[in-house]
Amino acid sequence: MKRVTIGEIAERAGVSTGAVSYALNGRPGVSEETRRRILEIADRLGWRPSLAARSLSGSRAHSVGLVLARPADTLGVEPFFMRFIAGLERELSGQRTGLLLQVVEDHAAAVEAIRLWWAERRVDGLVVTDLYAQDARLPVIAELGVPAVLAGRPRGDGALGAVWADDTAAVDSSVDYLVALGHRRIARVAGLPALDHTRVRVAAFRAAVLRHGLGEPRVVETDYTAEEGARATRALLSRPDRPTAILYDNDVMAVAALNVAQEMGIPVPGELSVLAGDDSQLCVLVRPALTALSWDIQAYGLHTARVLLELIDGRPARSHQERTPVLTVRGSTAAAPAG
Amino acid sequence: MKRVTIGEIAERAGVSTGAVSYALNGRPGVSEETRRRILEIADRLGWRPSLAARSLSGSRAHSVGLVLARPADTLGVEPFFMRFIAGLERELSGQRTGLLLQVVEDHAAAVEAIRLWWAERRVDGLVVTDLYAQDARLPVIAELGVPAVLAGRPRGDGALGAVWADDTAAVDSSVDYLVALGHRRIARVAGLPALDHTRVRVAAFRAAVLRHGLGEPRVVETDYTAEEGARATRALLSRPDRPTAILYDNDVMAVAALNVAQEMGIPVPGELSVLAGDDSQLCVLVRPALTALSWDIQAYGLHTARVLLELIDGRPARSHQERTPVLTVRGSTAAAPAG
DNA sequence: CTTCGCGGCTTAAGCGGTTGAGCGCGTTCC
DNA sequence: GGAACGCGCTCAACCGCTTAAGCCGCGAAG
Repeated sequence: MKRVTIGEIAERAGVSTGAVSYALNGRPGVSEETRRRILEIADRLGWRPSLAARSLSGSRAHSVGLVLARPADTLGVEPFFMRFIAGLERELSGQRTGLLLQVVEDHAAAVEAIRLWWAERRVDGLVVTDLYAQDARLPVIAELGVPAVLAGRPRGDGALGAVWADDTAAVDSSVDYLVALGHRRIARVAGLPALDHTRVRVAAFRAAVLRHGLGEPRVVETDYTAEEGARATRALLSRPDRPTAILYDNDVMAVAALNVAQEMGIPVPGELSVLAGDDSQLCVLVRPALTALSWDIQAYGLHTARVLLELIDGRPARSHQERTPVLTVRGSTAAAPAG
Repeated sequence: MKRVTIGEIAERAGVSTGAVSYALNGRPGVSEETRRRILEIADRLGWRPSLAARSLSGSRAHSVGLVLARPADTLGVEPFFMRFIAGLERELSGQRTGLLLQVVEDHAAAVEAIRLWWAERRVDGLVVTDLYAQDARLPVIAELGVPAVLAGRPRGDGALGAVWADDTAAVDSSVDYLVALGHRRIARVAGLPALDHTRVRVAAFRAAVLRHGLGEPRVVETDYTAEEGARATRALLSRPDRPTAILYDNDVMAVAALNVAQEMGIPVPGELSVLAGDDSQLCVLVRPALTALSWDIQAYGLHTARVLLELIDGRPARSHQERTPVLTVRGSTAAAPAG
């Protein structure tokens, strides 16, 4: 219950608290012999610096914040975040930095949380995910001067770090693959149109379709939920010139699509190839297993944390590119049906 | 960039910082008129208390910790945690309390994290999930005297809070339902045997099976992964007197079971009824949709946070029971096959 | 008319660290 | 031999807030 303070260490070592502080922080000002003695005592007593005291004088909170702005229901299904967080953690805990989490419904609440955290000096920096094309959080972050790293494409004046994957190349490779399989009518079921990466992927898809001369690109926008994924799929498959392949922006919608195809009597992959945009265990749990774009989300989190810590440390904002997601082919894609 | 401190407020209000402190904290010691004036100034200046300073004198960190001790891979699939966290958050943010998250691989690392957090005074209390029958964290929590609440059945000397659901009743109702459908050979694919709630559910299952006179209860233990779920299912279905109904401890394994049944040519629910132990969106994403035990996980999180905050506040440790999970019947269960 | 009590405020000591200034002492340099 | 220097340490201020103790003036009680 009683805390060990540097005062106690100082007493036992027969020096002042200042000396102890220098010794424990590896700064010059004490002899090697004294330092060793102090470290030994600190270790024996199990001393740990009081975060509050350290923050108060050092003005560092030793925590970073992650605000997840999504309806709780959609968060649950996405296996993405847990892996991402695990990755963040991996880097942060090594640097003795805590991760403060906030789950809110929308960006207005996120902005509130950011302001509060920063005002209270609860965090030293932020991880920003689910970037919108018009994002209410960015002006606030700029205004406050909070170190932040975007889990997404670089943005703004370079004050923020960024870690992202090349979605364009990933979409390209998907379309190329489907075209090689003989598909000519390829559609895309996209996620939230407000999201930055949705736009990038849609643009990439359009460009790829046009490049292959497949006519007017067909894209349906959704909110990422299974319901909308099913609705979009139903709409696409009800047309006389229905697509023979559909790309989905996440795996939940791709799974929903499997059910719609079944309900409409359209065999997968015989008459319809389904391609999921995220690869999670969900993809291998369903039948047919889903071909998906897969990448290392934990590494994504780890690198994000690393860039943020550097930024907090005063080093320049880096922009790190992850390895491009690669297509993991499973049972949901096949050659286009003849005719 | 420059912080507003109570010193500044005091200056403008023409009083001492002490008076400001009393006023802002709603404590007696200042006149109503002065209080109003101070509050007005604080508001105008956008003052927020420095967490560090407050923690240092008040010795409260205004955060609680959640250590998730699971391999990152299994965390991702479980939609449970995100909803649970969202529930925690709902209560915590109202009380201006932060949630510190740590994702570690095992209990040894969890114990380390707990010790560190407590030593640094980073948290005021802990939420403990995934309780083991023999849990290495509990002695440490007791030793340190950390306020903590168990997301699980009450344990120990009553110093800890607990929030749990009546798993026994839930398992009972599942078995009763299957028996009513005419099933006589019912098996259970359980989760990690080390987990407390696994034991409770297995015990409940055994008792229910014996109560109905269904012979020796058949239980297979797993680690909750899809792979082991599939393996267990395969083993059960390969026996000459294979079960006509299987209860799974989570939904991931139940989904895996669906695939195994398909691969073995056993129709679900025609010859095999499948019942999932957790209800998440996964259950409605697959075909047939899974009958599952469902309950309000967000409420679970919310109540857990509430009990913890009370405990931190010095009020007695409460033990709160959630509503018993109820069976949501979908397409994976049906009357037992004739003969 | 003194004494007491009390509301309303100030003072100052902490909380547990960090950090610049200062000080005594042995070396080195001219 | 005295000045200059650097090492190893102490001192004390400070970070922003809380809070026990004290003080002052005023009305009520004795």
